[in-house]
Amino acid sequence: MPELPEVETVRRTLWPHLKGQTIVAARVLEPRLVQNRSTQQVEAMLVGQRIAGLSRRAKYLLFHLSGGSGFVLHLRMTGQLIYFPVPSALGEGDDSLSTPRQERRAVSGPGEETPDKTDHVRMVLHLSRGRLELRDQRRFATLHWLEEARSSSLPALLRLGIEPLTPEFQPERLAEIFARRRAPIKSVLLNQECVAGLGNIYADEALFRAGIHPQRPACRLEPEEIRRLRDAVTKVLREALDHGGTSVRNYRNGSGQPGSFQRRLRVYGREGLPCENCGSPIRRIRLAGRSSWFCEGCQG
DNA sequence: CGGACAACCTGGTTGC
DNA sequence: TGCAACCAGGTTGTCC
Repeated sequence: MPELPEVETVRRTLWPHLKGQTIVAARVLEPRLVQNRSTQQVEAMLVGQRIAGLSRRAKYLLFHLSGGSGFVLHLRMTGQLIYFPVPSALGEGDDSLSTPRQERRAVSGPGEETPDKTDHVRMVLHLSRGRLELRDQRRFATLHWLEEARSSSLPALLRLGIEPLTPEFQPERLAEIFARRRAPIKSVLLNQECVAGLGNIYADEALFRAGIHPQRPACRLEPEEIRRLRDAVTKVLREALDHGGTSVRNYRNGSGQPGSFQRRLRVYGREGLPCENCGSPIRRIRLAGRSSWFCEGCQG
């Protein structure tokens, strides 16, 4: 699900709630979630710690704990991090006290109880004034424990490319990166070692706004096109952030609510619909193993 | 080195 | 209605 705007929205909606709270208990329910420790180790190391900070790098969320350690979460396709203001009773699965909008729909009848398996809860952090749940239908989400909560302590984070929405995100830097790549520009935008934080939605949307065909070899872009692309990426990410991200399917922010940028998508998922700019039908092709939508008229 | 592709999972949709 | 095939916001490992 989440690309940069969604992960950043999760961070922004969670932090006011989590700030300074202490982890009273921790339950890791999905063993595959934790990559570099045992679930029991992680549970034990979390207990008693205060949440001292929450930061983001690309699509990664970095939790800083009072002792100087921390952990990195990646939500992959269907991960959600949702805060519930009311703590659950510890020990057993009585999570029905505060019910987020999304699970109200799912539950039928008056006998609503028990967080059944449709909740896909993979980890619960019980906090002093509430609880934080990691839900993940497809079990792709990952957690890395960090002895020191710096982004340099995880190799995957060190390899990440340039971060959009920072001052270093300049056409000159992009030109250097693109010059070495003969691959289609869409593939390069999706490569996290080149530009970090874009995914399938915003890559397509940025290319449309820049008027660049997704299959153009990156190394053949003109300087003027690179400038347009930089501006388009910046603009579409900012705009999506303003609208709380894009909820095509599973995405929810830290309060369990969807974003609204899906209403402003111009090409993603719009095969056959007329381009809002020139009227020609939006086309879909397969590129780098992913669906890619674009307008032949505007992105010739 | 770069790039295509399968794999990791679950569940919703489509088409026969 | 049933069922198989295909699709989904991401990343990683393997093969060429």
